[in-house]
Amino acid sequence: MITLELEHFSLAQIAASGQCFRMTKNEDGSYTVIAGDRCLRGSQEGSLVEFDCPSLKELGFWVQYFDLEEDYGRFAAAVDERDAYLSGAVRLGDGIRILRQDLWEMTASFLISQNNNIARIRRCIENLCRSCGEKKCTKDGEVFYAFPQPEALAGLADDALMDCNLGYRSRYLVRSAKMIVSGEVSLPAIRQMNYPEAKAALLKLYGVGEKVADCICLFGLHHLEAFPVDTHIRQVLDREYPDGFPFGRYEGFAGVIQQYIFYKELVG
DNA sequence: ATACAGGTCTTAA
DNA sequence: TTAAGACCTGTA
Repeated sequence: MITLELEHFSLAQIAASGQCFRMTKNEDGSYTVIAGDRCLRGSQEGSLVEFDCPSLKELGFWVQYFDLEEDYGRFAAAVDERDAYLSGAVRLGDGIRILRQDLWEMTASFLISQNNNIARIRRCIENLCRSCGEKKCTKDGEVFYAFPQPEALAGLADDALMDCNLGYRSRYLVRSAKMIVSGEVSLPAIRQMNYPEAKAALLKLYGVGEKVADCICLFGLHHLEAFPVDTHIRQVLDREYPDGFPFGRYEGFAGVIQQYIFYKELVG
């Protein structure tokens, strides 16, 4: 067990912010997060955060995962005080972070997310992991399922994942997995690209459009300038910023601002 | 019953 | 290049 004192960090807000679909609240108020083939339990009282972490090396992974080296105060401080809507959003979601999640996991997860609601997205992903992921065990003996690698999906029939209730997204996921395994779309290469290059490369995947590509860039590649526009964000832009959103003011980290807005629309 | 979820693809003008 | 329609599923 390791205790850290952290500013601008909230497990509850991160869990509710809709970027990580495998983070759940436990009955005792703690949170369990599964990333790739790792599982962590964490709890929080104010700024004191406890991670149930077996080793320093393991802690290192979660430090980068939660982006703890970054000062999110600088993002909040950049917000225009006269912008009442955004100021409110930042106050409300002060503990949000852009997690550094796995590129393939984000690709698959946001393929599933399209035209879908968050509760069902979670179930779909859990079904997928149970069906195709490796069965794992924490040191405490808790069973969980790792996120399946693309190789585990590439050989399936287009409609095989309808059993996981993915619906028509089944073929998006299977075909994209094939393209990745074959090297037609190279994830290692995409990791080396800048934002516009990476987005263009991701758009070649079947089922990946503008919005999903931006989510993958933001959450799977940590390109903070990516600004995914979904139905909620679209409504906010039309309602609160009829004369245009001040992207120039938030150049380089508009995606962080997007998360504050998304969170406000979700919980507020 | 109908609309809506962190949209994208296909097809037709 | 843009615009309608179709699309799995579950909840309100």
